[in-house]
Amino acid sequence: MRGIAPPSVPTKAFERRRRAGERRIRSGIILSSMSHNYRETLQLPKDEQTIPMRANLPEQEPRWQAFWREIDLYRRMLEKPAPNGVYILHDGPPYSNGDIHIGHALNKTLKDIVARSYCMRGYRTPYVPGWDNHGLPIENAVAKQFMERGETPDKIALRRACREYAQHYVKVQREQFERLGLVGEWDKPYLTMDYAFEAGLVRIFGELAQRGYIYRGLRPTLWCPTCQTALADAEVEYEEKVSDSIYVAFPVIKPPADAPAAENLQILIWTTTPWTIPANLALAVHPELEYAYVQVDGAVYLLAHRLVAPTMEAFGVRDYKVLGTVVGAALEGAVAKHPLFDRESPVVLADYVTAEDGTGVVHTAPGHGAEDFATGKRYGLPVLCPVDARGVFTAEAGAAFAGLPIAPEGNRAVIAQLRAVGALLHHEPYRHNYPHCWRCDTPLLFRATEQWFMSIDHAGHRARALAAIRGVRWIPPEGETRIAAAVQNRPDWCLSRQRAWGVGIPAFYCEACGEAILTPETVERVAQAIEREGSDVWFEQPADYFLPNGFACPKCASTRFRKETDVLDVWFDSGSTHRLVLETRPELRWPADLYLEGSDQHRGWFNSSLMIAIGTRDAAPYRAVITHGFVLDGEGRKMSKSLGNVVSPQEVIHKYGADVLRLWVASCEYFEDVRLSEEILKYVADAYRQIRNTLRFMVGNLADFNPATDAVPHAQLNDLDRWMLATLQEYLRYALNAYEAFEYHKFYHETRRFCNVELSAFYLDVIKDRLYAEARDSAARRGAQTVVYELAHTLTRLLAPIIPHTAEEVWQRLPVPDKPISVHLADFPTLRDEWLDKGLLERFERILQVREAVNRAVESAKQEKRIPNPLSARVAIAAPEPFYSVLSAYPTPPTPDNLLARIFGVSQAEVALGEEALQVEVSVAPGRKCARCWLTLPDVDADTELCARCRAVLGI
RNA sequence: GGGCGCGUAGCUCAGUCGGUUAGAGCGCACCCCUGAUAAGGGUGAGGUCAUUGGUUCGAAUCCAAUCGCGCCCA
Repeated sequence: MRGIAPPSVPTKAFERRRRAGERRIRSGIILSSMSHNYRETLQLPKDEQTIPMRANLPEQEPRWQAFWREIDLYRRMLEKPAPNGVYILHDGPPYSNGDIHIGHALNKTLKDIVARSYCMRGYRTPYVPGWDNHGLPIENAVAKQFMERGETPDKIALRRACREYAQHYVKVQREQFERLGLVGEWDKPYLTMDYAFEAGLVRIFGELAQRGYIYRGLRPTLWCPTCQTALADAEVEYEEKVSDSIYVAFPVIKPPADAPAAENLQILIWTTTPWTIPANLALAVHPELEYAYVQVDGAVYLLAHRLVAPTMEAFGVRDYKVLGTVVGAALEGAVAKHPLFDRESPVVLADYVTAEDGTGVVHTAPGHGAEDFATGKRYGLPVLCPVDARGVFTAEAGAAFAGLPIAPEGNRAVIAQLRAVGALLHHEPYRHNYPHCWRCDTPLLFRATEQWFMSIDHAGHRARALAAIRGVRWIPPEGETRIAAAVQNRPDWCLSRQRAWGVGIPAFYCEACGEAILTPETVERVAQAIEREGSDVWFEQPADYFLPNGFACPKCASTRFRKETDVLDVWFDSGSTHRLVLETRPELRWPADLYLEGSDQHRGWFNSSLMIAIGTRDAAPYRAVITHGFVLDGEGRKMSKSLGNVVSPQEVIHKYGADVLRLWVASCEYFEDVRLSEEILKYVADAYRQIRNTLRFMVGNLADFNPATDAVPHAQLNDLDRWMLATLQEYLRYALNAYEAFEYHKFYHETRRFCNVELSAFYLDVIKDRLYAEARDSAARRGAQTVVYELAHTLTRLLAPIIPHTAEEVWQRLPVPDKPISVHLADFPTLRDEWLDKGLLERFERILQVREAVNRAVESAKQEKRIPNPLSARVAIAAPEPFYSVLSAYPTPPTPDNLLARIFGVSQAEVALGEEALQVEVSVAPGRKCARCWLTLPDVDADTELCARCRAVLGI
């Protein structure tokens, strides 16, 4: 089965019809007794004059896409008059790695709906898609390919392979995106690996340095002592490992206020990495946790109250006494002494301390842990890291440890020393998950290394960023809380990575004195080289290649330099797109009007972009930011390979078509997480079919209609037609508001309801008599067509941003005077307030209430076998006020132009003033059935079997 | 463990400032039509508004806790 094509298995609808047919044959109803056949005299819609019922989107969509390419639709959209000015939606770059997934489809479809709808609303909407090319995932994938071939590439070879790899997936994804029907600058997308982009990154880095944001500092990174390299989080594998769990007592030299005992007071810590003890600089407690003073023999230990019992049990101590308790916050300012060195270890406060295990006091070594580092920074502690790249203690660790590998010798030595001084209270093996190197499986360590940073607090940067956030429109509004929290809490930005596939940090080091060189001049020279030759040049050429002739170290005057080997964090790449794309393309401008990404980007792209924008332009790079949720399965669970609930956009397009996928996007309240499953897709495909069939019917009935010559002036339309146009205006107002608010799901629901309820089940059904049976050129028929034309013209344009292929298919068949070559070059419909007749709408509300009552009455007459179907019925309505005065305005002759009878779907209808409740009496309509228009009327001629109207139409 | 959200019918969504019996479309069941036809029409049945507790004359709506789910962080 593919597409909306005929199913090999009968559908339920098909089966229902088949059974109904059998019943009719059995009951003999099928024996139609009409002798005359007037079918050919009717103005029936012809299949070849409208769109096919079966869309076959998987095959047809590529044809429309080819058509758009052929006419250069994107260029024409930009050239279309834009009275409302430019609207810049800046594309967040996906990573050029692998096929697109359903999240990409959601994101890009929303962007396409925004771009197309703004264009149709009179904005110029350039859309330049982009890709994020540098970074670890590609480098790792490429390195793996080399490994599998048993090769060890040098940095240049690796980088070249990475570039090729990225280029390949740009092509793959571009095709997949275009298959979704996305319109944009696909021939000239932006790539973060473009030479000009790479050069731009170097210049922005230089700008930030010039403004004082950039500094070098220490930061603990996960380090593999075997590979001797820093590892990214993605390269870490957690495996079970048995470590040494030790409890260590730190003697207090400055007790907290109100301590119940000052003599022999000790603070207890617990750690599973004894080798970090030499780097201890503080003891962290939670400010709100309750701590206890516990007397054991002659000593008093301080630890979390909740952990006293388990800790004493671990020690095998039964005889202890809690002397008192104290809240953690009160401990700040107390000072302990390092058990091995003559060094202070102050008590500090930290939120991440828990009373889950250990003692509730965290041994803090700023050089060996990310949290420890942050705490150390807050308290102004130095970053002590007495471990070298090989994982061997340096002289800083003290004479007793220097030269020992941290494990197992270092651990052993530290434990022995602690025991020797009496600080070790307990030691046992401990099994836990511990980070290991993905490559060589060595247990990792945190080690402080020199890195490049962007200061987030330089020159009030953080405060300015927070102020800028308040000036941005966040949709939905909760997004503001989220990004504000992310910016408020973020640490300085570590910009350097010890990787190959990225843009080199354009710094030089003096070989003689180690001075780091980063001047506007040197940065610009590097940038120019990269602009010419690509970022490889930085790794291919020696330092001299970039430095001016005779350049000397400003500190020691040496003339020998080496280059920085680190590359820029890829978030710096994507965070710079607003500068390097918006400012460099003539059709774009800075800042963007809109960013539209998943809500995870509050901490990602929205954040990194804001940091660079505040740092270099002192303003936010976006005026509004829309976030969407994630795509979950039918049960609201995350999609994952292991759960087997992944839906790929390729599959959906192959089976249903892009327009169905896009309609699903529009159907979702995307500000929250959205769900997708086979069941949901089936329902959306149903919705698509219903909307399509409504359009198909309307187009088919406009085949002989030319609005320029055939349209009936509004004032000459009958009440039903003017009601329809008034209702259309109400729908249109709702639809335009929904678009304005980016609430496409509201548009979807209202459109679906409008098509099914207002059009299919009512108006279009009612006007069939006029469309089919009245004379081709009669005012009655032309009036109905005038309305159908308005309906179709309005709906097609409103639907165009969401189901562009289908809307185009309809557009090409619509008799619009002077119509643009593509629906996407048309303007959205505008409200016609003069058609919004409030009084008429109110009167019809009554009429429609009566219609419901008639339907119920006819239905029960049908059930009671008093009539076979509505068209064989006559209804007599006893209508109390206020119904009567509304209904009685319409004459009810037993002829085809009995408007009420047509509205009620019966052959004849009469109205009388009634009392109390509305009453409907259903009877067999007198007269006989006209063989042409199928109405049962008294004036049907026995010979011709035609009613008077049909005789007149046929000239008989 | 922390931060930000979400939970209304089988599905997708409305539900304003707390105020009648919580709405819609689809789907489903039954029926009609065979001139929108692998279409179209009619009628009808579906809800403990996640759970529990509170505030209130009154709670889907406000508060708290719990459960489930997602994103971000640790």
